[in-house]
Amino acid sequence: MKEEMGDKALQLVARRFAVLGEPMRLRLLQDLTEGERSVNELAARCGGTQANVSRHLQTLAGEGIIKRRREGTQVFYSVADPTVFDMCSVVCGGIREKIRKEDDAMKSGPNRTQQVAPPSTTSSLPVA
Amino acid sequence: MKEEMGDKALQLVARRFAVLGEPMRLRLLQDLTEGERSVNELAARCGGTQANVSRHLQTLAGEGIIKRRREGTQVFYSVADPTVFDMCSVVCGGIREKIRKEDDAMKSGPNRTQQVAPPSTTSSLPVA
DNA sequence: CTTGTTTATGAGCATAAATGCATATAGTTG
DNA sequence: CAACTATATGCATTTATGCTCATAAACAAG
Repeated sequence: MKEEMGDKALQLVARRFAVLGEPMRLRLLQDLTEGERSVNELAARCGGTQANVSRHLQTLAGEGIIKRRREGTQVFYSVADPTVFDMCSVVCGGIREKIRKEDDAMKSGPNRTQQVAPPSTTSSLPVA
Repeated sequence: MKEEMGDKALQLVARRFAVLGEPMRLRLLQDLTEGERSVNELAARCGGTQANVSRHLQTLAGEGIIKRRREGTQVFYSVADPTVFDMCSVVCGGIREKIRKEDDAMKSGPNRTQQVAPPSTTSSLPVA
């Protein structure tokens, strides 16, 4: 009984990770940190077709990560679960570690200059 | 130039999320919280074939999340990047939120007893 | 009611990922 | 070297995911 619960919880967690495991979805989330946006806005700013963006938004909304707000013919999406930012922070920390290690391992000697993009971007989602 | 960097970083982050977006891999990680284990041990404990488990372990190792240690004919894996636990903690928080909301929405009235599995399990990976 | 605009969705395709089976590889022991 | 154990990998199959195109559905305006 506890195992079944564990399996279900595991699937939920995996599902959430998987939903975040998509560049376009991360991009959308990144853009949504600046406030709510309509589907077309997001499509234009993130560089995707309207259909595709709509689908990704549905996926994110299905996980409760973002929420819909209808206004006339357009639908505005906004971040509903701010914990995603924490997750991205943690991930970025790990990523930096990984890259640092790879750097050390690969070219063990030559130019040890870090070229990993100093995290000096604006958004509170420290991805780009 | 900044966008390319951003895109690459985005892909890295997405990749990491995707790697964690697999029930079996989470299960393996969960088991690895108790210490290093051999492939067969993990296969037995997590309920998977040796081949499949080996592949998942490679995937995790490729991301630098776990590391290999050879000892004789067997290979022991162990957690290399403890930040995954932080991530899981955060995810679990979000998940609980999500479930709570779904609970509230679905049966808005009847028994409002929480049946989401009290998180009272042992592992420091608060999944099951 | 018709037209235009915005968003959602169904169908089909392409690709990636997971799984199982068999087998190769590495290492130990006799 | 042969036999045995443990792990990794190539191959085929199945399943899942993302993308595009066309179109439906919801809504506003004329």
